[in-house]
Amino acid sequence: MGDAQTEDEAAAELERLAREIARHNRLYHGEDAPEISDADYDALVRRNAALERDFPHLVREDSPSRQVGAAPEGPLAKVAHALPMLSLDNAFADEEVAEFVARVRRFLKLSEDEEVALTAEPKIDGLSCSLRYEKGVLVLAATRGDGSVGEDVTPNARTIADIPERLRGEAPAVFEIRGEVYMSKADFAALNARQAEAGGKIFANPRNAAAGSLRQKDPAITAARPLRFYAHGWGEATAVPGDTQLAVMRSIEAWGVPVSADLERFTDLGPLLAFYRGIEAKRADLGFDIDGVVYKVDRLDWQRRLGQVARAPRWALAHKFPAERAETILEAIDIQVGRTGKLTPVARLTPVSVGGVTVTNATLHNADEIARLGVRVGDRVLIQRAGDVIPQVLENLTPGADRAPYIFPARCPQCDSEAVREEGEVDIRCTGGLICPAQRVERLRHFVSRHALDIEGLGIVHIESFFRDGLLQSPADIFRLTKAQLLGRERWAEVSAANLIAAIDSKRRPPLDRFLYALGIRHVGEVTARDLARRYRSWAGLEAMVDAALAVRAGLQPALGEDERKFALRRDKAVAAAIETPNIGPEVGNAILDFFEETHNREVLQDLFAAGVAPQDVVWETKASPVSGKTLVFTGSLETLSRDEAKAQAEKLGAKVAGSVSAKTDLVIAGPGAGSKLKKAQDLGVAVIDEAAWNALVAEAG
DNA sequence: TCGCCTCGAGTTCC
DNA sequence: CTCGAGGCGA
Repeated sequence: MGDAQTEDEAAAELERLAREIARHNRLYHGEDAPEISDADYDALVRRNAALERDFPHLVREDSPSRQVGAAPEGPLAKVAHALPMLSLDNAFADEEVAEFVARVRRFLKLSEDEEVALTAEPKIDGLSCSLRYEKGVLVLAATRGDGSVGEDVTPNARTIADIPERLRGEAPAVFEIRGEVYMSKADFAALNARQAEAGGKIFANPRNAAAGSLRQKDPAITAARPLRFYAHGWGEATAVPGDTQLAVMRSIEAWGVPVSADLERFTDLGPLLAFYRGIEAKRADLGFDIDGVVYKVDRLDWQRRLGQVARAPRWALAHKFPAERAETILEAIDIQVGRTGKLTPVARLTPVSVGGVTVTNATLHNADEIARLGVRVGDRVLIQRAGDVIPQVLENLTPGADRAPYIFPARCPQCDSEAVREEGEVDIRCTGGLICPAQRVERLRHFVSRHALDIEGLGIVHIESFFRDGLLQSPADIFRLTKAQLLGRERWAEVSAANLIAAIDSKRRPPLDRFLYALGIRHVGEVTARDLARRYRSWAGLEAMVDAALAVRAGLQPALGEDERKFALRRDKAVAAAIETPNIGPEVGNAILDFFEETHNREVLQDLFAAGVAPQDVVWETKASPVSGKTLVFTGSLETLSRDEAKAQAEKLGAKVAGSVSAKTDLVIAGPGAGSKLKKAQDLGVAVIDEAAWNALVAEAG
């Protein structure tokens, strides 16, 4: 581009710059994934300004100079799912499928002659979506999101031919159809050809194309994309048309919503696995990508009893096809530093296509893994995408080659602190703690992450840049950020700054469990944070317990003649007892106390409170039942129920299930053969009922 | 003490 | 998603 250009050329370039800069703004602010460096971006902005100076009459309505750092293209609206959208447990080997059936039998305590019927259907590789029909009319379409909260894509879903506006025939008052939005292989190829011609985005595979097409702000774009849908299940429903999976799916089909053409029902493992092999054999000939076969327990009453574990139902299994593999060269091994200081070696690979995406990185986990694989830089390696997502190095194809062995660094590459491997641990950690910039940044990132405080618009790019400039050092600094500070920075304008400040403000009163999780206490993840929040309800309650437990721990002294190991055991028991929370034992308990013992951490907390952060007491939405909020203990053998099922029932009714009887126990359910726990309950005067009484209670409450 | 199950913490690519 | 490891029942 020369300076002596014609007006036509200048106009064309200004138009191009407007588009380019708008795109980079969007990438930077909206998606947190800039493609170009700040310097390159500035060059574009400067070029635009220079042209506008030379040709003032050509300044465009949508000129970047009028709106640098413009509002990000707003995200799609969030919607909470009435019932969470679960993921599925995976299996690869036939034995795992057999084990799944065995597990179902065990859980339900089925007798040998009762058969477990399973439905089977191919698992299409698409994007999970929930369609809510009220009185047979489509009112809401939402993506899966994190399972609890998805994105509202209703206008887009309405443009998909497979998704009817009204269900045919009689439909319940409320029925949420769940299924998969996908794109056929042929449509995907045609779309990419069109995109290439128009200079648009090329998609890596049909699933990405489907996801990108559905999550559009402008439904007209979605309408132009050849999306399809098929149903594989349902969510909230005021009535369910049938008492088996198969019957309900047939009803959904009768309502005019496509279901898989290959949906079948099996009662024996042999034919079921033959079905899987059959689908695998015709995989390449199918018009769409599939990544396995899904099995579901056919009887709905059994599905209900089986319930779910964490995020997956116990009554369904995805039998995946073997992952695709590829060979490539290990070009380098880099070391990443995580929030806990863990040094993770990452393999940098010559880019290679595996199952539709280009892989350039793969984790090597730790030093042991590198040794096990025997890999050295320069080796040819076999990689696969585990579960078709995460790339992993499987094997060194050139072992023993004459190359320098990889030497794991003895110091942190980020802060040069010593890196040590603790007794009995696999991981090597940077000892720099908060001196280490990598650890500080990672901790900040964890603090604002989706399952922690969930501050939108504060991604890793911004955290790193704020951290570099000293704007953000500790979590409390986030809550002291001002709009003026942001406006003083490159590429922050009124709207984007106001958005971020508003996002931060909206998280000043986080629920106690999220706040606890955000602190990043070792061993305290989402579930443990929730256990603690549920047990102590308020920050004050938790802190009181911690202080008491710290005092107990500090006050313990080895008894005369007691060896170190015995003392440690006694101390650990005391710690677990003081924390008084199910699933928290010595290891986690000590980690929690260690966190609070550290003066610096107390300061960080005080600082947060001073900055106006106030964790909210957790109000557990306990369904009204005789046992909600109570602590139960099951003991002895149960006859109609397995322990897992009993526990699941209790939790559904808002009760906690503990392992041993204490003064905190409200109710003991004792089966035959109950021993010491039953005796203790009687000694403490805790109420005791038998299994029949428990079943009656569950039936009444349910 | 063993074995099972669940959780935590790390990871990729778009 | 996978791995290692913590917690708990048997």
